[in-house]
Amino acid sequence: MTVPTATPPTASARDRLIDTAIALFNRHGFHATGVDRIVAVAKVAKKTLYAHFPSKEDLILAALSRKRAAFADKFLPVVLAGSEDPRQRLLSLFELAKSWFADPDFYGCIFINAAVEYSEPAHPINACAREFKTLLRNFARDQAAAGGAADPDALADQIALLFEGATTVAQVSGRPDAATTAKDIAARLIDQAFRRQQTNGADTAILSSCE
Amino acid sequence: MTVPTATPPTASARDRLIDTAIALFNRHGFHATGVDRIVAVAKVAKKTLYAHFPSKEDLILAALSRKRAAFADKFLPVVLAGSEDPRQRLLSLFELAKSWFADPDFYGCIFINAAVEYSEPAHPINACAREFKTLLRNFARDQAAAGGAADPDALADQIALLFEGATTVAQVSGRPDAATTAKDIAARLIDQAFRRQQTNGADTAILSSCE
DNA sequence: TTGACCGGAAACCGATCGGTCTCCATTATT
DNA sequence: AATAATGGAGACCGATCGGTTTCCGGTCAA
Repeated sequence: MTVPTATPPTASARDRLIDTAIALFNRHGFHATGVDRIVAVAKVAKKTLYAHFPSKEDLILAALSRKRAAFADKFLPVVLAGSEDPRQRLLSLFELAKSWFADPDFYGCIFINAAVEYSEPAHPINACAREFKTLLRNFARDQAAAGGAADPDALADQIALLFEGATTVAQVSGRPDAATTAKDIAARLIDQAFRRQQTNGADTAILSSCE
Repeated sequence: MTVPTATPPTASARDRLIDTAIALFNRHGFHATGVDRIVAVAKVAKKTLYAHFPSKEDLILAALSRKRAAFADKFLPVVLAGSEDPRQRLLSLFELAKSWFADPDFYGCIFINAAVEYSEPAHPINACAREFKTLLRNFARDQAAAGGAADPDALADQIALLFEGATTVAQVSGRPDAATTAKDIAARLIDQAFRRQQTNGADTAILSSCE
């Protein structure tokens, strides 16, 4: 007799469902994307979808969870490996955002979009989106602290606000150059926040670090 | 014989429909708000709705149009009447945003939300949202020019980005204090942009104008 | 070869979607 | 008092929603 597998059927169908769902949710939104369309594009039987996910809401949460994992396990490590300098690390966020916004398949941040469509704070999807935003902010705070900012939390709030602003402007107004606008502002704020800690140091470092 | 009125039936039903639609769209979103719910809350017959608006999409456009009119005809004049100083006028945007975000009925900017749910640039609703965003930016540019900024367009882009960022952070992360964060950044950027034009003037003015 | 099991295709469910239509009470005009 | 126009309540339409179920072909072990 076969051992009853704890994980449902095959895993590739599940992966295909999540990937398809992410793409469709990004482009058309959550309410506007029906499960019929998802299974049709993913070439998966409806029964299989409900074998993996109890409901559409669980599929949405799984899609957001995968996006969050990709951000934490792939995106942030790349940023960390790119430079040792906290200032450069923070600025590279906006540099990467520039190419993100320019992608023809850019339809905004899926977490912002999720929070817009599920705006009740108590809703699991809204909570998931809100929780994700703390990831970026915590990263900014860590880098701000590493750079010696007097108030790392304040700088993190500023960086996060600039990032959200750039994303929203790029999406709503169709202006990918918002990434550059935000980066310029961020550079000034970082310099001001870091300068205070190194008043004894050379001011030339601030100029030379401008790319 | 009665004169055939150019405007359909009574106007109060139309007003109630638009006001109800704005409230429901703001709280629950566009796709999630059905016309049945709108007519039920507005206490209007479905037939009356379709006597005033050819389709739900037209009702959405009418709602957005009313919001835009309120912004241009009520909100901006108040800002203009509040002060003669371009700097204060720009900062008052964020001051007003603070109380906006603190409103328990705050569910984000309805134009951002509309652009999120109707993300195709060619869609009339998306175009309407995108067009609105130029109103705020043009206002900022006019004030930047009046204040003597070297590059009014650049400052306007910065102000607009900060405003969008504050709105998004307040909505997604539930942090009304984002208005203050954005205002502080805006104050610095305005000071820097305006200072260049008055290098011969007293630097004390920069300090004294900080509130 | 047989039989248990799996997943895909698709019918099916009640509910709701946007939109149309019928009926009737109210109202204003003649 | 009779008539015509209005707007409200709500039935009704086909389509689609999220979700369940049936059926059937293929796959694997016994």
